[in-house]
Amino acid sequence: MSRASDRAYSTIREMIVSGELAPGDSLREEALAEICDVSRTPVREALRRLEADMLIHKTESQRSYVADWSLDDIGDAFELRAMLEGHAARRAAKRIDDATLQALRECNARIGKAVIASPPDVDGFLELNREFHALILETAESRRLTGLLTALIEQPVVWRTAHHYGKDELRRSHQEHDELLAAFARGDGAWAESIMAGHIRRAFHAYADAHRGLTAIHSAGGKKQA
Amino acid sequence: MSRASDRAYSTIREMIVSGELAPGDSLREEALAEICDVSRTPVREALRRLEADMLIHKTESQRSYVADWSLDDIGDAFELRAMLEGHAARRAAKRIDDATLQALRECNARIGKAVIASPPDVDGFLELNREFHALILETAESRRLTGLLTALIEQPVVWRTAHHYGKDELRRSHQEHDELLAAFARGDGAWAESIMAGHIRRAFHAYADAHRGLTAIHSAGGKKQA
DNA sequence: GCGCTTCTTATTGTATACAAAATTGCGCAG
DNA sequence: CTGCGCAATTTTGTATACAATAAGAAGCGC
Repeated sequence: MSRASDRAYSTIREMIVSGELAPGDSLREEALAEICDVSRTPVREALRRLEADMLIHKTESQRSYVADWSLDDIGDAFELRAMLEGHAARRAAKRIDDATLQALRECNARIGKAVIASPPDVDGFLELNREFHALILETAESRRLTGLLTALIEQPVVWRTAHHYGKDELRRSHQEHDELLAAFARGDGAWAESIMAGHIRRAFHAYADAHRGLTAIHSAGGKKQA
Repeated sequence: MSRASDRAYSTIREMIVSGELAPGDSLREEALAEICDVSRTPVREALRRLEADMLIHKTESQRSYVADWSLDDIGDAFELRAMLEGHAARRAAKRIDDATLQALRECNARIGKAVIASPPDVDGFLELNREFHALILETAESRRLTGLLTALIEQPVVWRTAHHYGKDELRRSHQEHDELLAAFARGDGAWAESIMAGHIRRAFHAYADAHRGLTAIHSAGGKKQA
């Protein structure tokens, strides 16, 4: 993390995720280099990584822009996530040991605490939720699956909109994690897969509803739909 | 493709896929730069891309080595491919139009020709097969799915071992494509998904059988395996 | 002789300078 | 006024030089 290219990556990434850089904004290497206080070389490496993450997009003439996400694209990403995380849960159910199961239980207990707080600790929830899913992914023991999923998990939209989660959705999420733990305890891969897939799909619809609400407000004028 | 970094990427990639660089071999940037007749800068970009493809592997001290593939890893990759290509087939079945269907039919007809030739035109088969699957993937209309799959499709092992395909396996493959076309013609996504998943899994077992045969032979003499 | 430290060397990371390519803006002809 | 084409400027791609860091080798004490 102390390396310049890592700093550049984190910095630019954060600017995109936070919305400081809006979808469609152009990314000029020199400008980014100055912002990150490094030279263009590490910036270029960072841009490569961000492109692989699909957070940015290069035109045919090699200029970089912040990727814009249609609702379709987002639905797409969630669909893939549901499938892949479901697969991860199935594999994890077959491989999990007692120590890991216990760790997951503790993690979800802390999620429960974040959820029942008033007001709910959404940031804490997000961090713990991330930890919970990461642990399952690790237990699935598939380097390739991990590689594919990390690209999908780190989505700007998700993080921005998760803050719109209501108390009900947070509790529901916590509850689904518990069901997942039950499936793990029994080593029932198919069950775990079903729950996980549903868990992700629910998250998508929660997002889509919030999004529709937002765009309904914004789009009094009109929509850029193709 | 005329860019130096693309040349470096193709060159190094080809060396790995062909086996000229064996799993575990170290990749020194300067040496590669000389081989590719470019400077280290584009080589570094190429290495990044190859790392994303999981064809190479970086140690904690940032040195690069050709990735070695255990049979488990390969099975893993095929499993993910089966799932994702199955998903692609399902989506494609819902979206396909007559022109694309016709194009797929013609492609598979040419595959048929390559298969019945004696000796079978394996290189032609591979290229057409790639085209066939690419067309389906395109029809699935999911940029993210495309992104995830391209990483999985371009595997060195697959290409090296496909040459071991017997006439039966080639014919079987051609036949499965025909079934897929039937599913597409009826817009039956679930059917298409089943066939595609089976198609990929069959390919894996064909590989695994060949691999077991090969390692049995090799391990009699003794290999430089670490 | 063995283990530790330190110095040397090899390799990667970063910065900068230069080359190539592309976009933009201007000028000019129609 | 519009469309085309050229040139000026901006932006990206590549090469090279230098700095930082990790591996390897030699020296030293025990």
